[in-house]
Amino acid sequence: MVTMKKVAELCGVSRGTVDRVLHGRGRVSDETAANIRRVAKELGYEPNPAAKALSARKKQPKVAVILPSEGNPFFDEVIRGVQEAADSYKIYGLTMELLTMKGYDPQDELQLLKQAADADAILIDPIDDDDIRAAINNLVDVGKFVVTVNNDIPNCERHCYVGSDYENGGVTACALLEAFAGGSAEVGVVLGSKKISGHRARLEGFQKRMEKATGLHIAAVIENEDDEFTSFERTKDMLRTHPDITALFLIAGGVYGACRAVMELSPAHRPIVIAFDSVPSTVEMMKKGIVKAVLYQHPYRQGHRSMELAFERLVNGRAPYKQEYIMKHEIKLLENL
Amino acid sequence: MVTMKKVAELCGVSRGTVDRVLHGRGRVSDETAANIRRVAKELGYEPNPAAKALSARKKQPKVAVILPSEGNPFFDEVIRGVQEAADSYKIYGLTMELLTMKGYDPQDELQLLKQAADADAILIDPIDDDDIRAAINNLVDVGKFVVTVNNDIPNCERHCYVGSDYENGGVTACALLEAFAGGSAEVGVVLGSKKISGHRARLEGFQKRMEKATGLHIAAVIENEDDEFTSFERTKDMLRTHPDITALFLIAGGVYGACRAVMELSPAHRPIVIAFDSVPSTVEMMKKGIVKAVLYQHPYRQGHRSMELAFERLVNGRAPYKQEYIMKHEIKLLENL
DNA sequence: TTGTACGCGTTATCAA
DNA sequence: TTGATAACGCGTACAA
Repeated sequence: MVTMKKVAELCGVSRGTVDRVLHGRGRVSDETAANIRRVAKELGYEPNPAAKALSARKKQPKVAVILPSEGNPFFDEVIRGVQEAADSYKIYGLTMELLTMKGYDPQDELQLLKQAADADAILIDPIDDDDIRAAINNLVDVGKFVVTVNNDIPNCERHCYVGSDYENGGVTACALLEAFAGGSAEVGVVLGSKKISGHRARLEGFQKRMEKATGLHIAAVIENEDDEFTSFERTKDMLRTHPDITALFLIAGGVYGACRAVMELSPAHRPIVIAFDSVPSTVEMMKKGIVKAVLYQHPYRQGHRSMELAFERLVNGRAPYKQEYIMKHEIKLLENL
Repeated sequence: MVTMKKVAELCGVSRGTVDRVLHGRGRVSDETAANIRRVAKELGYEPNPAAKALSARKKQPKVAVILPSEGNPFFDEVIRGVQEAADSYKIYGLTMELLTMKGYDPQDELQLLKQAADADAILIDPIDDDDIRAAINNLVDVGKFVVTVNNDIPNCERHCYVGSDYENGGVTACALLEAFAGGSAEVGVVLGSKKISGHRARLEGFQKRMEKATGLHIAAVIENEDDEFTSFERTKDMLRTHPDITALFLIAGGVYGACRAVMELSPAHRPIVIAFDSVPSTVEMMKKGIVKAVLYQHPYRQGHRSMELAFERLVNGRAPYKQEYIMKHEIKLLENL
């Protein structure tokens, strides 16, 4: 194993000098610096994270986690993921601060970003908004480590994105529905809002895959604002207006409300329902046989992985290996929840 | 953060004494020992893994991995998992040795177990055999850390099992087939061997779930010895003998061979096929539309997790949190592979 | 029975 | 521009 000491010895300098070179702290003559870099590279020097961690304990690195999780059970598992990861890093002096909000108001999130100013890393489910984008870029510029979680926003300098591929979620949902419906179905689509890029992307993926699923046809698309009651009313309405609907594709929240609308139909006339995320109320609907399957985007792993990246960066000084950590959608039936 | 030093100070003793008590090395008076234990517990003392690792670097812990992986592509991902985990632990001085075999001869595996005698931990996919069981128990008795991977064997003193729930795999497969077949199907079952407990368990799970899937009926069950050609011949035979078969449930290997038999039928008469594990040849068959879906048992994570457990035990001295780490089966279509 | 001292590899501070 | 030295927390050999 190659240590700084070995590199130092081989170069005939002290460890301090090696440290300064390898961390670009300057104050080293160009020639010795060049030599040290060469030797370190040749020997394949890799800093020892354990030693790094030990030494970093005085630093007490802090991670802020910003989520629009209030009243949204999807995030429960994400939070469990970041929390458990953070707990296992406590011994390294790492602390975390969870900042939550209700709904999707950019101003609220900006407020939370301000509160996170003292953190060394920020994990955030960002609203796609120019102010948010600017705020994130600012944080990156002042040296913070920023990871977007569950949602990404374009043209933003975050270091990394951890989440699902929304379009692929739609593609997979379409393929699944095709199989479940035996090849042909009249589909009612319920989404939260066309303003939310993730919802749009899922619908686009669904439509894209529909080109190969010639037996499927979209009868109607409605928005439920991620609200259970709106979801109930509008789904009910849609089912009345389009009695030929044989399948329901629920793109986001409001699953329970939509299912209640389905349950008002006689069992023989109920459409097949597929949805995203196995939150408790959706699981209930699976048990009742209303929801046939869900697409699962590994919320726990999203949370855990993003905290892991912060840890690697802050404690071990390792940059993320990839720019995007995409979780595949999994198909869950009641049996393999 | 609570360190040994703090505990020592609070007890008015030296760190050495605390160490002896916490590691049960004896040579400490009962009263001071009791006091130290009490204080450590009250303060919630947790040893710092980084420091432990640093200090343990001289130890060079060694992990042996024993798999019947030769000629079986399923294990490629398992190996990638153990390998990548082991690589990330190299800096802690941990080394791994991969010992592989072809087929399921207990004598071969015993041979590998002998070769692993110098390792501190053994990760093994065990054959369900009395000699193997005895050998594992022996290793445990002499202080080795043993994890069974992918398969478990009963009445064995291994510390931990990492793998899937075979019965649940069968249950899930049945539910999936029911949905895909629109509620009714005449099912042909192809398994490797009834002698292999995992295969039996999957079939049992399938049959159990069939009690609720009244439209499904098993037309025939054949064994293919996990061999592609046998699989081809016998599946072809089964399809000829039972022309009413509308679905095929492939429990283990030999997927490609069975699919070739299916492809000899005209497209209109081909049964729906579901199988386990997304190995390359199976993915090919999914692309051709022969295999509709596979049940995926997270091979990479199985490998990674088991090495992680060895690391935690050998380097950090942490016993596994659970006795069994069960990976849920995931349903994969071509779209979310 | 108990305490002391060194080393693991890195970082940071202070002296030269 | 450099080198020496003290932490970080733990394990352990050795001294008392």
